[in-house]
Amino acid sequence: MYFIDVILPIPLKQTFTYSVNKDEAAFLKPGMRVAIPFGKSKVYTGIVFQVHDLPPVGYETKSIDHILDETPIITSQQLNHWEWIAKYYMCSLGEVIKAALPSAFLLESETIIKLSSEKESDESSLTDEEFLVFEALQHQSSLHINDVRSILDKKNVVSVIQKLIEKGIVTVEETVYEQYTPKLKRYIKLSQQYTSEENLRELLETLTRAPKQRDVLMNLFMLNSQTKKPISSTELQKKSEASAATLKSLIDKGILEEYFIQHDRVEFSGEASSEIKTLNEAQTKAYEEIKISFAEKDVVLLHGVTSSGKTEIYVRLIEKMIASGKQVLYMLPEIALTTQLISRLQKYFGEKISVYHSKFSVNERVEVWKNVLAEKAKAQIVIGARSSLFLPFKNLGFIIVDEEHEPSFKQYSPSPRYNARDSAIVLANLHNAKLLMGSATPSLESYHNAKTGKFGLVTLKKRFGNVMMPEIELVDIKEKGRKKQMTGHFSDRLLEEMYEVLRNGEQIILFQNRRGFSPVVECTTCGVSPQCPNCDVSLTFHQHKNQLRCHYCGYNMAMMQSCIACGSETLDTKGFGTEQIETELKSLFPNQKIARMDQDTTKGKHSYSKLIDALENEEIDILVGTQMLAKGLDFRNISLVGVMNADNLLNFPDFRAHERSFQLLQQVSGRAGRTKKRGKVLIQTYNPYHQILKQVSVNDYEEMYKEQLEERYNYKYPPFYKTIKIIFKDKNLNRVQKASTWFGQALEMQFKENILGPEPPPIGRIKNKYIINLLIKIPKKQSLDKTKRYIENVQRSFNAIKEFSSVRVNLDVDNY
DNA sequence: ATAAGAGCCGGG
DNA sequence: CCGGCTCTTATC
Repeated sequence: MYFIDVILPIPLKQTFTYSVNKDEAAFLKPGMRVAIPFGKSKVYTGIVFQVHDLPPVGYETKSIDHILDETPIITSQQLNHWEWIAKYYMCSLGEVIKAALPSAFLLESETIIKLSSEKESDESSLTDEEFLVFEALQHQSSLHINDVRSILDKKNVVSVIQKLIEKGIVTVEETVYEQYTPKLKRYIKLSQQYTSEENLRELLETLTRAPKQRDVLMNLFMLNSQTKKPISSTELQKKSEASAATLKSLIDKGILEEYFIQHDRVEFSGEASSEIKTLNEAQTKAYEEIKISFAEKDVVLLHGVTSSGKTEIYVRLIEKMIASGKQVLYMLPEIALTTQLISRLQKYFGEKISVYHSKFSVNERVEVWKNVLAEKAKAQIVIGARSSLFLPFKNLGFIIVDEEHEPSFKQYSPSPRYNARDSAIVLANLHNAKLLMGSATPSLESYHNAKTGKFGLVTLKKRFGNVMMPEIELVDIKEKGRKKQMTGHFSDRLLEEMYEVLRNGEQIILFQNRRGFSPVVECTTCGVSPQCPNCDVSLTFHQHKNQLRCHYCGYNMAMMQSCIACGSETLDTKGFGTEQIETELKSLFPNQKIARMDQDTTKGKHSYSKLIDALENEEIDILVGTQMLAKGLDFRNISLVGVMNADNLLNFPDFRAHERSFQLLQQVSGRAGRTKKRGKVLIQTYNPYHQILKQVSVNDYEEMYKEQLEERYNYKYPPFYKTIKIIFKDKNLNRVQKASTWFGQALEMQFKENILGPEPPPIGRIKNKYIINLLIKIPKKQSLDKTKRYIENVQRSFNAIKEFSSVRVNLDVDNY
């Protein structure tokens, strides 16, 4: 007897053992997929973890349904890496697998309902609901469970189906679909029998009365003589201006033959056109320093100010690496926002580049996966978001983590709550590869690691082409308000500068870190503002749809005319977002072209790049936007950046608020003045004496680092302490409070004062679940492993308590 | 996760 | 009293 241990994509920290026969045991390797029965009726996709011959004790094994792969789709290195992630981030290997594999690889069975063929059905005995299902099956051959749910408009349909089975009306079966379908392209060639000249002449004669068809043939010959490549049906059709019908009749007559070739969906068309730019002096120096640093360190941090030309240095390093035949991974935050960068790299490396991120369709992702696994040349360089970390590299030589400080490298929910930057270091280690982090404003952790010698450090202080850093001016809007120098949210200083810039025909970016028109609606009579029924937040007002929305659960309602509480019609909108700025702009600058960039205006697949193009072509004079503006935009003609209000960044309740504010403001400022002329940045604030704002205005990263590091030290935060957050959720407030208190006390026995909380987060209820957090601070000298084991032990005891069984507990390691 | 089984409220 | 809903439990 042989057995396999299988990992399932579910949050259970165990493998499941199935029996296989001798042949299967010989064929199966770790990393292959198998379809296996699980539970009473489901079929899941599992990953083979190991093959062995030790019969498990205590239960009967089931045998597998079938094998899904010829060869492993996951390498052993990947499995090692994923095990590390599962262990470090305290989740199951199954959860990692679920996040790592393109969903097309993980098939699940679906219940299909069909009409029973056996006997004449007796409709008279059916209830109304049963009849509805029966009737639906008259029109289509099969139904999904979900179809039945929508037909009957209720959740629990199992009983109805059960009855129908009993009555012999329907049968059910479990089917697994292969989700990945290769894209096939149709090609046309001349039938074998007409290849001889004689037959051909004969053929053309018979076609004298079908000039269209003859024409198609002539065009095919012509194309054939021009190129050795196969002729696609679309090409032929276009060339001969024939209809699909003409083509079809030729095929039907057996004169032409069609055949299909599998095509990759993601294909870069075009050549590597650009020569790699020569580096300037500063870049060359940095490049050399990186090389020297790599000789002794595996990780190097490149700290280069905005538009100092970091990309060119990356390109150099990539070029060198691919010349030695190794694979390269280039990780970016939010890849959808970096189209400019991707096309730049494509110009250098052409078809050696594959792009991989979650906005891709499942089919596209499977293709990239397979190409990387097969070490195809076209996937030698992968540009991707955090999930590209999971690709099946076999020969990885170099990883770049660009914009290393970006919070989007960390996944918050669902589990695995991994940090892609940190996990990439482990990945590089497994492959003996080098890793380069780049940022204009490194995260404190990384900079600290570099300063203390764990990473190498290379700095690049000059902007490319000796463009000057922008001039940054702080505007005190408290004072401006008092002196009545504010027009809406615009200070006279900002307006002055804007007029000046517009007069010169240059462009302006305005940054407002909130979307929507106005976050809160308030009744000026009774002070009540409408709340989300499911979450502890005020609903936000969206002007263009005239509705109120909850950002957390998606709840929405039409904007009311009068106050729900007191009935008076004195509703006022408080706070401000991009939409309101846009409205104000339109009345202040009626003749300028104004656009807005935020989550609402960039929902569509191409809306983002359309905005970028419009900005690039100078079809936009003033662009208002959120965080998005800070990322990777690169324009020549923007000479003014305005930050509408820096305070809502600074006052965010998080230990990293100051660091983040510095980074964001610095990045936004970097958008100004990328040409010879010096750019200008105006930051409006109520608190111009704030340390962070001062540091931003004089561009002093070092000072910010020193000061923040001291605070981190004093308040026991990273990088001096590691933190693990435990999140409790339950429908019942009393129960979460009790549960978290219990858990907190159990931890305090061991960790004393290093337990913070339990305490509710700023938003204490989301989707009708109450939330309480506990934070564990772990000093450097305390073993992280032992700490985690202790937490797991506490959790085990916790789970044994009946009262707390409904409470969800989530663990978030390095929750920053 | 997820679905089947166990235990508890409203209409006939 | 039964069907339908929440809660519980096991999944190789």
